Amino acid sequence: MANPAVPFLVIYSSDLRVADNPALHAAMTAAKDDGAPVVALYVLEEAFEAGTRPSTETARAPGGAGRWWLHHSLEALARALEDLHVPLVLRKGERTVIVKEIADEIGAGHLTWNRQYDAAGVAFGKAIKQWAKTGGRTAKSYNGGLLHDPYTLKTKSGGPFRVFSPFWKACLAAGDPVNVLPEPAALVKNPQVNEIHARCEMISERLADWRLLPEKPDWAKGFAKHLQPGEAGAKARLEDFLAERAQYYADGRDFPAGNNTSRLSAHLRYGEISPQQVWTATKNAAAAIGRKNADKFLAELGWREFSHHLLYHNPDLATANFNPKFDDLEWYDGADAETLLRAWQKGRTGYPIVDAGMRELWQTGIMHNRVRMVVGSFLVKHLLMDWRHGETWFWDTLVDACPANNTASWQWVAGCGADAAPYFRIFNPILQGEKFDADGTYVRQFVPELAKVPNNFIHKPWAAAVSDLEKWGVRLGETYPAPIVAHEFARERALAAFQNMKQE
DNA sequence: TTTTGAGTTGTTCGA
DNA sequence: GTCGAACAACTCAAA
Repeated sequence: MANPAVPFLVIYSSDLRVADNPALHAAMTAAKDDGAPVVALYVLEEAFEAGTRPSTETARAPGGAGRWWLHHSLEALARALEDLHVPLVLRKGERTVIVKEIADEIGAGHLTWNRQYDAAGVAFGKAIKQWAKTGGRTAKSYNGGLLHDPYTLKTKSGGPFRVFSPFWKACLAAGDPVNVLPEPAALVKNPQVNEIHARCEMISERLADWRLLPEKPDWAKGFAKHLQPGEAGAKARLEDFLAERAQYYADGRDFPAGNNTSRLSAHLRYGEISPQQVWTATKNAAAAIGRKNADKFLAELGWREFSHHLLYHNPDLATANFNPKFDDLEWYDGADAETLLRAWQKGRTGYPIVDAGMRELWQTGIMHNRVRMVVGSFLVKHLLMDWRHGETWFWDTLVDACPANNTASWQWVAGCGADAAPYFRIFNPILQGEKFDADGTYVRQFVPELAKVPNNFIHKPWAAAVSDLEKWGVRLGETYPAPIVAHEFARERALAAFQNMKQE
């Protein structure tokens, strides 16, 4: 670097870690040579109501559950950076405006960040590079969030992929992603470093003042029991998964009571761990956990890549049908639509596996993958509700809600997404329950009012005799809802609606 | 260039 | 009980 002691500014976003962080690593390495200070900045964009925004080029503010996670993750990041003698400045506002302001304030000559692939992230990168050029600063972005930048993978004809298998094949053929970077060494404190540190104290907002945590009521009190936001939590989670559970992954991942999934989704969403770290650790463990399990798990990382690939090439993926034919689909619009949506959201549909999933989401901030498909299919097919209602609800309630995964997955389950389920693939919530929660363990955990119902009725309590239900402490319509829609009727209605759209 | 086969996660029906 | 077929349409990539 040409200018000694010119400060570096590292702009954080969904990459809240210090290890294997290319933007931080580059700044720390160069700064060390210069004896220069490094400042980290996180900008919270929430000028607009959670979940809404004026255009795709404005970052979507995190939902309620995401705000809880973000608070704890930022707290952990601030501590980790402190150990490196890097202050973390927190500011609210429009990201490009704040970055310029802080860069001016601390006299930063070099800006680094890890790329974001939503429309807002792309626009941000362009704007800051342009601005830096005219002001004589350097600005450099890195890939810190994906195995491969989404624009590096192309079909033979040069376009973006629309089918997973060839996409993943191309990904694997691209070879191992770049090496995992070590955690940077702490900066040496000198008067300039100390002075900038003190200045940052002044210009940073207080995390507590952002009020990211719920207050009254504190609906997140059940979250912390099983979730540990932050880099250390992510590392522990990955190690635990590879040591204890990955060996059962391929066969066990579909059973919601089984605890055989990695539960890394939120850590990946906030970038507390990089896909490179997960990739490398999994490869290294492949012999111990078995090829089949390793490949299956890596393919799930592949779906995360694929979602980002889709989002990059379709910036309005959160709002527009990937398959435009669905624009003509007539979603249910009856007078009770609002009531039915509420019943789904609160886990009161009368279908135990659906209700268990929606209550798991509400109580814990996550939901098992298999059950996400079941509840998603139920909303879109059984209730014939626009997938965007589901996407919005998940955005607000899931701690791992991600602009790429959440939208791509909802489109997939609705049938309008890439490589999507065919329209006639309608999950039967009774069958899914019987198949993947045969002994009802999962249902009983989250729908305790059915705890005494025996296995043969746990996924269809309405089929049992009223007198038997009475013995098990269940009165349908009182202690537990009767089904809000009959499966057979709903299935036929969905087939008709989707078929109808097809012909238009 | 054209053709062909395959493609994350399912359900139902009839033999 | 098990098993194969049918339930579309379209993209991608190999032949």
